[in-house]
Amino acid sequence: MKLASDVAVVHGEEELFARTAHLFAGAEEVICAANTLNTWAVSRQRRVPSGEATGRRVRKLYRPGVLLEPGPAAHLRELERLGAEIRITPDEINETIILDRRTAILAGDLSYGERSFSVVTRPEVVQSVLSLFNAAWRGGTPVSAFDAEFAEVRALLPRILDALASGCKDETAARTLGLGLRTYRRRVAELMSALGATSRFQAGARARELGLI
Amino acid sequence: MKLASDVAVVHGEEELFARTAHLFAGAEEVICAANTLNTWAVSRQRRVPSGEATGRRVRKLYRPGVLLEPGPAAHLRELERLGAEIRITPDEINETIILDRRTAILAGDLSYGERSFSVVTRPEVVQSVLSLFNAAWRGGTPVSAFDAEFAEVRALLPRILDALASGCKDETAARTLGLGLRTYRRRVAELMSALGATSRFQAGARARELGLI
DNA sequence: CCCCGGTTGGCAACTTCCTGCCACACTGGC
DNA sequence: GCCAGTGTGGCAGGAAGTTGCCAACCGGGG
Repeated sequence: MKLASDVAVVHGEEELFARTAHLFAGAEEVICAANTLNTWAVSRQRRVPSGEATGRRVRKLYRPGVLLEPGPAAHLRELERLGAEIRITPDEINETIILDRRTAILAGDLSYGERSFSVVTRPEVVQSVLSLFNAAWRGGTPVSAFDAEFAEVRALLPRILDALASGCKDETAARTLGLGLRTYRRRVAELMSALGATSRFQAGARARELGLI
Repeated sequence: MKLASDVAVVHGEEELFARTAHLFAGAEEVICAANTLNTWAVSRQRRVPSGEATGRRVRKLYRPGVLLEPGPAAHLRELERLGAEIRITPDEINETIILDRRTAILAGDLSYGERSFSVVTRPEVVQSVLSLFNAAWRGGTPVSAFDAEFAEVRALLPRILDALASGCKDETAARTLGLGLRTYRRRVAELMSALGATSRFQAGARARELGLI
């Protein structure tokens, strides 16, 4: 990776971390968008324990899915306690980091088993990415509000998931759970929204992916 | 576990193996029904390498799902080469082993993280289980035939799975894959049948479970 | 008591999905 | 060429799922 270039590509999180650690360490504004907490394992492991509360502004935007697992949800609350702003968006987002409005790190496809990252310093591009992020950010919900809203949903979730995973039809599932058909389907819709899924197949895959089944 | 009893319950595969290894070793007829190859890891690991070809009759009945992964599919072919009869059934089957028509081992629920097994020696019960197995067996398809049938389906599978997992609707997916809507749905139906799923949510979960996505 | 916000569940219109049926095209054997 | 078998895709009817709407129900304040 040449730092002199406007756009550089690195392969794998290791290399990304090796090349950009100093940027993370010195950054006064950190912006991060991701679908899961796993994606930016690099940044997560090393930065959080150290001084998060040094006055710098940290904004993170996630998909609702992260709140469905206890671990990540707790992690997010911890981050928030340390001063980070965390929001949730139902829209699909490409994984992105923006540092000090000067450097953008964009996750690319998986190639040869490793994810590639584009490190962009060209101002116009960074500005463009930043504006897109801000748009998504405005559309997001603060995690605290979102979390509260989902607290009770999570209580019913396991049973809904069981019903869905058993492959029975809504009619049966609703009766089994002692719910009206309409209400059951409302729950399923909420669940799918939480999983960011647009079809039941996708929802099933996501649920399994998150270990909810 | 008391061997004097007609029905005994053991917890976990370890205990099951410890208590029934001698039965497996001496059995002249082994019948096995399972949904996945993982369930009877016990019997799989120890018995296969040794003398499978000692003239005893081995019949195994699986769900179509096992053929979707290269590893298990190869394992089944190896078993067949050693003289075992293997069939595939689309029906849901409770995991069952029958040894010499005298002992039935029935898998139960998961409790405390371990699966429980009922070891039954009561003749009437074993006979009943055996008859049920035979019915299912007759309805099954020899794995060789089934395997051939699925060879080409497997070629299209990844793309179908991608389409499904992306959450787009059938119309879009079919066009993307260059298929007619009807054909695409046929493929999805075949896939769901292969996964033993009755709803798309379930199919998604299974697919993810098998690592196909 | 009434009013209010919130939840529920039935109804209905709509979309998506599922499947049987059939025509069509292709292929290999006669 | 003919024929049987196979795969494809359109069509139609039905099943399942999705969503908005609304009446009914509940548990606080006023």
